Amino acid sequence: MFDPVSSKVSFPDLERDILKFWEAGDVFRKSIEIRRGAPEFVFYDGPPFATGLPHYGHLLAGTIKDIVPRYQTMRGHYVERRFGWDCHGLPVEYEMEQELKISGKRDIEKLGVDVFNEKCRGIVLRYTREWRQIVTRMGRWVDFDHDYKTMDPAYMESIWWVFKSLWEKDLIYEGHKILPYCPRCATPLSNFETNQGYQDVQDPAVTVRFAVEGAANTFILAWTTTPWTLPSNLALAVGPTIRYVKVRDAGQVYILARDRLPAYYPKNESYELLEELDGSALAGLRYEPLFPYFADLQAKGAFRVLEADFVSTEDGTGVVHIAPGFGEDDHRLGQAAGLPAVCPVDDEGRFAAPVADYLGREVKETDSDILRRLKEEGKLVHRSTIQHSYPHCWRCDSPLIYRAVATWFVRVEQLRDRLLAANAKTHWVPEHLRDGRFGKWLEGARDWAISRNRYWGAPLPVWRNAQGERICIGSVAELEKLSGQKVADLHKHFVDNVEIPSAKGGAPLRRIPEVLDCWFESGSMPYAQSHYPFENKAHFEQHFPADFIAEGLDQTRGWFYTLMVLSTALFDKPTFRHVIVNGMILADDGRKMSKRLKNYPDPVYILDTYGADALRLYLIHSPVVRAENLNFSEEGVKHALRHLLLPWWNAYSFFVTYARVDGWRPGKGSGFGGPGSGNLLDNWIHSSLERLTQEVVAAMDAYDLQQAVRPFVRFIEDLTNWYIRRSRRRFWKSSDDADKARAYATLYEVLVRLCRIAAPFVPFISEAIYRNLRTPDMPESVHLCDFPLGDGRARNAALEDQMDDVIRVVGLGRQLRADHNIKVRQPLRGLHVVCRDAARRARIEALKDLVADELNVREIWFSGRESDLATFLAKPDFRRMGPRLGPKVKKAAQQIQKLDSARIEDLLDGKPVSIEVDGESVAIEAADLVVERKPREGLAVSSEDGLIVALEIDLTQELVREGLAREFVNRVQNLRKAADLEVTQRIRLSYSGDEAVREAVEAHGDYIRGETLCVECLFVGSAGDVQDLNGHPCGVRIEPAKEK
RNA sequence: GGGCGUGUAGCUCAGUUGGUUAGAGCGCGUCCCUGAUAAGGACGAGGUCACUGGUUCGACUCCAGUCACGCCCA
Repeated sequence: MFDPVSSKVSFPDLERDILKFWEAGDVFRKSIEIRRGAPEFVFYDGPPFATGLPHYGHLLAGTIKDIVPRYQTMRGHYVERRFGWDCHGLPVEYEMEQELKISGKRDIEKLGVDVFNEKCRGIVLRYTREWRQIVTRMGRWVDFDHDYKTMDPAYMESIWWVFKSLWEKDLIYEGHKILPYCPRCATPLSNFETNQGYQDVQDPAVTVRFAVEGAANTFILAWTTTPWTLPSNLALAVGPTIRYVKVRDAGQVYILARDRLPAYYPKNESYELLEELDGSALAGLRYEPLFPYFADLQAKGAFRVLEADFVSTEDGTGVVHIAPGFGEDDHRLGQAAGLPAVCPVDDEGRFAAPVADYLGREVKETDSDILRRLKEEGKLVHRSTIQHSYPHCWRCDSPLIYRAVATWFVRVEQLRDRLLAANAKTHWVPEHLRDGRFGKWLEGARDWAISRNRYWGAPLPVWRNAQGERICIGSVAELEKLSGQKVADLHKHFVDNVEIPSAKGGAPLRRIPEVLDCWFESGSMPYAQSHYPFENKAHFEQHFPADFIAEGLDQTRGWFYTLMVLSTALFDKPTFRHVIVNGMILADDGRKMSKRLKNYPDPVYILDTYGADALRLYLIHSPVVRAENLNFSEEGVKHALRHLLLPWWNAYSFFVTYARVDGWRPGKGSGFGGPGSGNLLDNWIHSSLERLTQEVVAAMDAYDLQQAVRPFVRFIEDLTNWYIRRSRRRFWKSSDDADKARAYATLYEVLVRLCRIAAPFVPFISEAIYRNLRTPDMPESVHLCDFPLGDGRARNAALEDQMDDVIRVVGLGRQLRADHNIKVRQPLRGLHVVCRDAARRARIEALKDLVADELNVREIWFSGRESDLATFLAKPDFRRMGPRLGPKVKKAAQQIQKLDSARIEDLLDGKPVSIEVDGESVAIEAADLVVERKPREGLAVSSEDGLIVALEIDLTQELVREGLAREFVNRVQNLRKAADLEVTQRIRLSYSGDEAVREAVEAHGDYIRGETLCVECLFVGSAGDVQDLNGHPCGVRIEPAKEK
């Protein structure tokens, strides 16, 4: 016997019970174990930082990462799911700095890198318990006990292996990168930090002149806001398509962009225009160095005019001063021109050799001295100040400088074609990302800067000495062997103390100070989580690449990219075959979710109020699983609950209620009957379930979660608002035991199978229902079942069409009742159903009783004579006639619309009709037209899609009396419900009313007693509150009867 | 400035290979139904399918451009 089920259920409570069951029964582990030896489905989990608590984005990604593995498990695969943690990197260091109330490299080094790093180690995992709790509460099955952490020694050793593999393939080099740099903190800043510190400041804006070689008194004008970079000038840049002018002014010739003339000559008359030319014509001009420090670089091609596409004429002179050591564009241009990135500035932001005149002075402070000198030398043309937004250090407020910083790179540019080839083998949801955003990013990929001048991260395994000896280390054993020291931990504060004796008798080799970008670490996850290649070699080879990963759109330049770069560099393979990319979750108002603004509900509140299943369903049903944004709305969660989960639950509760009443239990003979056997409704819901199965499988196999969830809406609708609604009496007071058994068996099978289909999406409710419905020979959890693959033979499209027609007829009938203001409780004499297609008509007729019952009519008459009830209007079927008639289709349409009803009926009867178009005769047949039925005026007639329905709305005395009886039953049932009586409880009733009421009740006494389980029905003077029964007063009182 | 995406009812979103009356849910109004339902049904109001141009007999759909928003890059 099934456990009783309340229709009033608290899903959050239910979910907590299921969590306990999973935990106690170790069900997650079992779900994996039972698939051991089966083909594997490989999933990689991207590691989150655990420095904060999970937000909706994590919950969403977690849900996707749960649904697909659950589905694949049920499809018979062995699916390992290991959680991972991203432990290293700046976010952790910041948090630690704040906690220690220190700031910057010097403070850290003063404190001691060992102390600092160990403190970082201590806080990295501080929220993991909360993460585990909330991830588990969401219903996600993932292995936290065998998680991977990027700070584990084994993980870090694999990173070294990755690094050394790239090193050996000559994919690593040391170069320079222009970074925002804080002179006071003596550290480069990340983009993220830089963006925090923009301030409006005043800076000098100066125009200087560069003397062109070989042309007396001719100067190129260039403009800059950082005079201190002028000593390091190595080139000038012009835009190749920008127009430049040569003007004569007081005996000197100046070159600048035409569009900038008004800025320098506002009065327009004090110069003489000599020549106008494209920037490309200036390229190659040589000029004299402004300062002597790097004059010798002239031999290497310095001090020339170069073309560059980044030059604009928005400010300055349209000529850009190029100092390759101090600007990103400058650096790239310099590199292309073979110029060195000279950077005569030390770590503290002070001038260094060879800038002898300003040696040891902070660069920004020298601006005025430099300008004074330029003025004295006649090289300064114009001087003003500019107010602009300039980055400052978020810690110490000093203005940042951009300067070259020694950085290690991966040669991604060289890998580009191979990256694109690997990417071509992947499948993205949504598809456009593969060749769009991600593909374009790969096409434009630059070399990847992988080193950071920081502390808490995997150290770059490079040792070297001043004599130029360099060794890249790829394993702990290698380091121990070369150094002769034991190495217990690979963090900076351990390995920096390890020296490697020089093989050539030079100084001992020491490690370079940098640590790796944490993206390099997470990108190494496929190898490092298994400690490949030091362990698990075979295991790794079977688990690479992944079948599936899922992360947010922000990972396009993050994890997706670094995974792909490393797997391509190492193995020339993509890292994953399928990837689902989710969009951002925003607040209700379309703005970012903000803790400060509190513009979104706490996830815990949502889980406690509506449950995880409702949240999962809401998220997955939305376009956010296709990388589009979602404005999170509590209403949406509620909606998922009310329209999907509750109706489903109530269908189940209905079933259990009556199964308990009847003592029904699933036996050997349960399950669906064969196709075509038994009740049409049963066969129909079976077919609908097949359709659901097929659609879900197709969508899931395409990794389209939104499409996978959508068919449930339709199915739940079919099940509750048609199948159960129309089958109710079969459970309740069927006199046909075989039919009743059939109904139970069908609904049971539907509910059990629905659990299996829904299990990956809503794991809790499907488990709860399954647990109550299962028989002892079935697995203890729905998640240990196989996913139903469907049986194409059970699908019956003809039957689905048939039921569609029936539902349509009922809809038309209801519409007519509404139009004529006749409630459904009022029985009517009959309904005419007219359909020209005899076969279709017959199929509706097969369900005549159902229609009659639903519409409360005594009789239904079927006919094919449409013209009795309607006239015809026709339009061309453009899909057919368009291609045939081409430009003439419009005129034909006019002719066709003029066809009278009789001609159209001839066509429908198969008689050929032709029309004249431009003097040409065009033969048309019925299939060329779209025919509409227009109900004749004055009749209760309605029509849709070839079906015409007419209602007999005249009431006889007898019908009125029966209507009253039904109203009476309705009042009694309301009282039963209000009294919360068991459905099987018998009652005694007494009533009062006028003569019409009494006649009706007496005439239909048997019916009333049968419907209301009433054993005694007494007419009394007064009984309860007087209610209105179609205009007649009536009072009713009930009490439970003792006898059963 | 560049790349990618999005723009359909008050709100959230569907919309098949181009076919002439663009749909659903929520919300609103009217009516109905209810012994599974926290519900459900019918009808109604509400649309220049962002805009402009093009291709076509025919464009929400294809093409070009513009605008707005989002994300990423600069």
